[in-house]
Amino acid sequence: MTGGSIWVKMESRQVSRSVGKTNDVVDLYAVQCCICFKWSTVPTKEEYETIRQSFKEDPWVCFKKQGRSCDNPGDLEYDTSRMWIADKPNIPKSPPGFNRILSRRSDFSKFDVYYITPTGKKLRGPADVEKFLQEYPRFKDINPSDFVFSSPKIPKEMILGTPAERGDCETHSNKKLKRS
DNA sequence: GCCACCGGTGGC
DNA sequence: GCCACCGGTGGC
Repeated sequence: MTGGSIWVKMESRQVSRSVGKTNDVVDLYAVQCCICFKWSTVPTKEEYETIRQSFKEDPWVCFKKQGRSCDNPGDLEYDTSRMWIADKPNIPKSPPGFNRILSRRSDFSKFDVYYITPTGKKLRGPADVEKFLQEYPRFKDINPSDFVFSSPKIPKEMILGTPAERGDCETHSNKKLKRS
């Protein structure tokens, strides 16, 4: 199975952060079965990153979830009630204690990726990573390539707030999106 | 002074 | 043309 035909997806929603400000938080992780295209939720970010890191070689299938097969209904269906982001496959797991964050631009144009370190510092790119790993010898064994700053794309229908054209969906993910 | 946020651009 | 990366800065 080659990568790219099925994407790991995650969901975010807008929450009020302070007066006049909003921020997206990912509140649900989901993966799509490469056989039946149904969605399974993934309970934790940790587990999600584990699936994601080898998604191309080892795509998701329903029976990986205990007691589940493609004959069962999925956990949820894709819709525009929340924002779905097609994540990139095969991103290394965040090093222990580091937290990979997606920050959406207010114009919905793109996400910025950054990592929060165990010390609370924010790393915005490879230059920050290198500086940080040098500054703290206890992290010197961490491979800088474990930090990946490439950002997921925001699906067009999420920007416009309108249903995706079927052609778009198939172009991007080789599947049909079910809409209720 | 910090940092969240955005714009620009170099490399592909 | 895209996008990963980084510089700049406005608002606090």
